[in-house]
Amino acid sequence: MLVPFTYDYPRPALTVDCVVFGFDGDGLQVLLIRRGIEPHLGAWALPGGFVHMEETLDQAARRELEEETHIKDVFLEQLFTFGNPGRDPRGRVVSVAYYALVRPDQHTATGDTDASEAAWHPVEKLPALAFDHAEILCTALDRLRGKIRYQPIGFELLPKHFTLTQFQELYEAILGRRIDKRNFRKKLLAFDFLVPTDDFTAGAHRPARLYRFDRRRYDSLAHKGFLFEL
Amino acid sequence: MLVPFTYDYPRPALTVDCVVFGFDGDGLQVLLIRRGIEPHLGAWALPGGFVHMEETLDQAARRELEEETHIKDVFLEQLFTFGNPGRDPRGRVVSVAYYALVRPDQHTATGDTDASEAAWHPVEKLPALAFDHAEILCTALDRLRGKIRYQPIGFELLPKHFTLTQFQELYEAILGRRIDKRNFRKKLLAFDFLVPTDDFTAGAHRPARLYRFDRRRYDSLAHKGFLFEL
DNA sequence: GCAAAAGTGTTTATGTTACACCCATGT
DNA sequence: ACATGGGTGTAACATAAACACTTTTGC
Repeated sequence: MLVPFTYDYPRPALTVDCVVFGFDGDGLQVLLIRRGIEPHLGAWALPGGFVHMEETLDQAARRELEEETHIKDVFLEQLFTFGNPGRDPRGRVVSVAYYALVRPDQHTATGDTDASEAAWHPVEKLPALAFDHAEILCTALDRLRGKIRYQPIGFELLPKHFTLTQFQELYEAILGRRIDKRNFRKKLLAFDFLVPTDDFTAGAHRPARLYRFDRRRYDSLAHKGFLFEL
Repeated sequence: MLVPFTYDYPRPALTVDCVVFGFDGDGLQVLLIRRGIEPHLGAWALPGGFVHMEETLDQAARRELEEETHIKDVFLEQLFTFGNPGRDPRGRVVSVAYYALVRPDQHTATGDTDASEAAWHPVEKLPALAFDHAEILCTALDRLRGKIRYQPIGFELLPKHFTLTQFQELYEAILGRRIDKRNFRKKLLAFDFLVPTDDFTAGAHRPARLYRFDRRRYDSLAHKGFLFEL
């Protein structure tokens, strides 16, 4: 049923912006694009764009992410909505920000050439960003640091099969501090939602066992009122 | 600097909605208003309304809250943005939801008469709500339950001066379980940001000491990397 | 003096921290 | 054989949980 709309005042434009996190075994990275249009032409910015009338906000975020970075099928979650007048010189633009976590094998090839449109940047060494995107990125980082401690989202930044050392290095990179190896493993394995596979890493040294995250098991544990916390 | 706008496609309408929590010593309550216009005329709904072009989202939420419920100067925090097409029969309306915590002395007189526009409802016994407001309310409740455990926001639901028993009853009401009195007090006072006043409750039984929350002290402790958790 | 809520410590169990050595592999 | 990262247990310490009685007031 369509009811006539009694409100026909000017409306803000509505966009979505995505903070895309990646982890390459070294440090936490963020995917930025170079703007191809004014305003802020040539500046680094978060991927994002305008919300279409017939799509959900989540759909808009996923669509823009794929259009601008060719990344799809990733963990994506709404972060916060930024709507200060003046955040966009074109006029009133309200942006629903999202953050995404992508596995290494889902990373786009960046090439690191000047011609590339999207490129990974270490969070420790970010360029100046367009609009209020630096603020959005900070908010996303805070959220990630907070959330990773009590929700099993770290797995979204690792390959499907990973070593416990990789997992620990991820936590060290995000939380920004060293963690004791034995205590970390003890606690992690005690949760009982990491299952060892029969595969091992190859390489120069002793092979490390590969584990995978058993989401089904986690969900059933979480449902029984168990608390994950690292 | 104003840059010409290259995007002139249709825009969603943008609203704010507020989930207003109150605590009266018995149970957790939510403030609802009866809709005076279509759609959902006469139904219970969250206070809220359209965002103006020159105000921030926070300002819009505070303005609507005061216009519709005469409540102001309260704790208010952005919750989540709801934007599914179809959530409003009038067309595409995206709503930035907020939640507010109000102290008993800031409560509006509800009167509980049929003529009243706004009324408190216990969260355990809510009426049917307009739009997707039931979903918004659930999201707010989840957030409150989560956040109250590691942020000192409970004080926003109590008078400036309160007894430890009141504080405990608040936690029991929100978390939905009984808490051991001695352990609760021991832990709470050990944090050292509750300061005893010289006042006591009067009444039929042994008077209880009144405490107040020392925000300055909390902030300085929190800044030194201390963690509040109950 | 009795009913009702306020206030208070100790013991036990559980979880967290600190810490050092042997193992398996490639070169 | 050596360099490198993988893998493992225990003891000290700190935090959380369980638990019951005395105090103060109004009536």
